[in-house]
Amino acid sequence: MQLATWNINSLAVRLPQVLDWLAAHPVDVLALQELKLTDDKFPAQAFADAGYQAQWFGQKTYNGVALITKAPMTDVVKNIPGFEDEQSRVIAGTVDGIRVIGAYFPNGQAPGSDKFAYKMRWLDALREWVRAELAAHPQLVLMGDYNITFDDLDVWDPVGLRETIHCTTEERTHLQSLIGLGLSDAVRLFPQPEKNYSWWDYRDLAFRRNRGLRIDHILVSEALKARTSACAVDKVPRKNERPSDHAPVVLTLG
DNA sequence: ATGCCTCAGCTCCTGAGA
Repeated sequence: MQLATWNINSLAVRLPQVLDWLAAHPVDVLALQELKLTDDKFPAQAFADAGYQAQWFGQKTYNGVALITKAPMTDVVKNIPGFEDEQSRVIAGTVDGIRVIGAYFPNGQAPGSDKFAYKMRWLDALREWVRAELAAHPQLVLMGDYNITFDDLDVWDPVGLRETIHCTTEERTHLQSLIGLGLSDAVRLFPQPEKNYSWWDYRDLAFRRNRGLRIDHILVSEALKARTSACAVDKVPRKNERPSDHAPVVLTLG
């Protein structure tokens, strides 16, 4: 069984690439972020034709998340229960006995900004909800665009980007508090290439120079960790003609 | 560099992303 996450930066633009990628990598679950479309524009039929079911939570222009699955999903939840939010950032469902949470974490723009404060509030709410979800569902995966690096290994220029957005101590403390719930960073369970990133700026030939960040993560519960056999970034789609700025991350079980 | 790309939209510029 395989699960993956991918920020596709507009599903309207990237749908052909997503379908191509699914054809080449028929994962059981694909979490998408940054759909950038309203619910009525979601291409459910295109996924159905490819043999996939979907649950989605869209929004005009910004954000928007979906879970694309081979098997049916139950107990679908959109956004963090009890956390008032205008933005569509979370979708969860149970599939093949696994509680899957797909999330598009807030960017935060800059430390000290209103958007950074929102990111911190959102992270607080997410942590408390995931704590409860873990208690109810031992087999759990939390995957998506976290917009946070774990440490300098996730940053192409750790000195130049010290304490900038995605790299601040405050954000990393929140990320570690998710780890503290009993989750593991699946990528780090296995040997990886040097400078292993999941996002590269569109500007300055950043991908060709491998000037990137690892901000897309798959966190697995203890029970799921025991079943995990591989986890890696797939950089190939970033080489497409009109790529997303993010690459997919793929988790393999069994 | 308040820059550089890319995307959406009350579209020929702006806001946002990261």
